[in-house]
Amino acid sequence: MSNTKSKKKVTIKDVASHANASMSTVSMVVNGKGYVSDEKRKDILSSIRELEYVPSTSARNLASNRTNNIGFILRESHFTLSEPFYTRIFLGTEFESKNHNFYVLLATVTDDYQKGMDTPRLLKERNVDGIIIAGKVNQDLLMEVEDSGIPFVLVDYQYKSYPCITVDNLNAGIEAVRYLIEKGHSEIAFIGADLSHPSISARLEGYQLSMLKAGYKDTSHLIFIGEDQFPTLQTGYDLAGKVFTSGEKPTAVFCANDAMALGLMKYAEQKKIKIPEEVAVIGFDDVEGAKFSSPQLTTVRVFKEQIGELALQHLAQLLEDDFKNDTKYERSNHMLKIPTQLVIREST
Amino acid sequence: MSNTKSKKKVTIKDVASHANASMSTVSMVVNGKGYVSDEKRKDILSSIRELEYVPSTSARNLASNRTNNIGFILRESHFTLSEPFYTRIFLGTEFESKNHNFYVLLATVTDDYQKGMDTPRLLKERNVDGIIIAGKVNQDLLMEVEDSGIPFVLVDYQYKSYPCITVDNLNAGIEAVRYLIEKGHSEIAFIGADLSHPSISARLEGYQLSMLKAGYKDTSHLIFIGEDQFPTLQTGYDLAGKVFTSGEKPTAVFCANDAMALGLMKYAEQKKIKIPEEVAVIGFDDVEGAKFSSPQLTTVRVFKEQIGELALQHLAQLLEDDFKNDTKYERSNHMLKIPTQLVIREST
DNA sequence: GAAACTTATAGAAGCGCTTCGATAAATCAA
DNA sequence: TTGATTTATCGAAGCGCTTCTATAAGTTTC
Repeated sequence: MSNTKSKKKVTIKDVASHANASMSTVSMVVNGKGYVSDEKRKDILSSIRELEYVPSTSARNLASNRTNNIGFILRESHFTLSEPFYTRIFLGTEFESKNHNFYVLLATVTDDYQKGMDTPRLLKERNVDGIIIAGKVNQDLLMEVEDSGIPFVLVDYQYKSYPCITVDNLNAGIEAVRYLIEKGHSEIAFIGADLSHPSISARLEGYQLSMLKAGYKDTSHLIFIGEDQFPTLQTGYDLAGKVFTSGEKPTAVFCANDAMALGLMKYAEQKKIKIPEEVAVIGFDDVEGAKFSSPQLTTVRVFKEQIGELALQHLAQLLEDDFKNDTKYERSNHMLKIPTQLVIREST
Repeated sequence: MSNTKSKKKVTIKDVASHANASMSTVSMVVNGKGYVSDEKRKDILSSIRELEYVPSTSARNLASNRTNNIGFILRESHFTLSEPFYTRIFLGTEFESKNHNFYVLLATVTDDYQKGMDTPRLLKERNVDGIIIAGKVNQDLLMEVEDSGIPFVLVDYQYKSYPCITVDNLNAGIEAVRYLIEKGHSEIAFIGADLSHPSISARLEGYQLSMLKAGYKDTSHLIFIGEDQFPTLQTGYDLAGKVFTSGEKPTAVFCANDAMALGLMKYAEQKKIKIPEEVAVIGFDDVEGAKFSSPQLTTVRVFKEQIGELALQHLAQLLEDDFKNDTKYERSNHMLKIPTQLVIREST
């Protein structure tokens, strides 16, 4: 019975003798390798079940020189953002990790990362087989990971031509703005922050492309970029001030993310600017708050969990290839772009 | 140099021969145990530095029969809540874990946890030395953890008399309502959901105690409890409808958490009920959104990171005691209550 | 000044696995 | 038929540590 208090640990040896097999055969059955007759396999499996054998992770890791862990590196500020964008990506990874028998070790790094000083423990101790880096992180950290030789994939960020999973921001931007244009808008503003983040700049690029296609060549007077290092509600609020006092009279605003859109709507509410009557607003991300704002926010939905899942799948594939030492470079440069979905609500 | 690509792994053996010592002596230095002369210790430490030796986690774990991991179990829905309450607690734990050389393995469990079927892998494989359980989780899971014999502490929840870290909800509730009473309110309503959660019921109890002390014996007509299994913005919105159409004319509402308070304020805004002029509102948690609402929400601040830190410290202590096999039971029944802070903003 | 500790170090067993031959029977190619 | 392959199993080495035991020298104790 499983509640016998002080049960001795069941080892592979116990299973072997119970099933009249050698340890190596048991190992092969457990790992699905090598040649084992059906009969023996059946015996071993039933012994495993009967003895409630669970392989020791550390023994296994030591012997096979793997760790069975993968690291998930994320900026602390991204993790605690009130909109769980990265948290949901992490959840997707965590979820998918169960299918690959990985444990996910989360490492948050501070925004003012210092090379050498703040190296995540999982990197220092090389206690992971692979790494997922989510969002924009310090370049030094990126280089440390690169130098470590540990395979990694990026999420919602790019670095050199390393494998990465990103949202298809460009297309999403194109579509969102095209939608506004089809609705009859022509003076469409863009607000954003941190153009060094490829996701943000791709959204802006999408905006520009759609505007260009509609015949608006120079849109620079309609583009407002905040100084903040990350676009937040506050950024949106502040930029709204600039937008509505700039002399331009935009009838629509495409915001780099929902937080900014909500900030802008807050400003509009305070200044009695009616949305969507006077100004249409469209966000990006489809955060939970987008449904609860008044008016409800039209936005671009991003499938966060899916991104996390794909990142892990991709990494797992990479590790497997690495292990077999084949086809590595064909696959490792993949860049996956996840499509988005325009969600039309009340703000447009 | 550290960027020499294919460097062999440095083992304790290498350090030993480099420092003219035995492996056991090196081990003692690394772990700060036993007797080592100052001279030898210095040699060994400098060899470690020179060779850039990092002990292998798996070897160490295998030999010492520990895992160096602690598990953090949390309901999936709690993790992705748009207000990062548990996420921040987790972050506190993650942060503190660095001081104890633990890795934190997160395990999210579904809300409809099934005994045996959904057992977190870290439990099944016994791949943790201790466990932190955050928030309310399924009873079956609790029992499984209990049966496993792995030490654990609860956070923001209680179970039997196992060690737990909670917010001092009772006092916080007393203070919040006392504040309202001092402000001259007498018709004070309470809205909440899920009274089976000890935190919520303690807040309600605090409310009742303060009301009683002020001479209001029967407050049952002022207490509104939603059916939802977790108090959300929607719950608050829905309950607001009941509160303001109940015939009671509360001049203040104490909400079981900020999400509900914000939901209630949204309703008030739509119905043109002025806050705080007609109704004062007070929340609980001090989530990020509380600062950004209009009017800004008066609320009870909870120090989430601190809770996570304390939980890990407590667990670490437990494990140490367990290891030494002493004083165990004196400490293990501790119940820590973390004080809160009333943050007065515009809604009262 | 002999018995009893304390301090210091080395050696070796062993933690529970994986994996590399070794061996041998069964199957295949020609 | 015979050598080459494939299938099946086992034994043992070894992954990199911790920790127990042995040994010896230095220090107390009365």
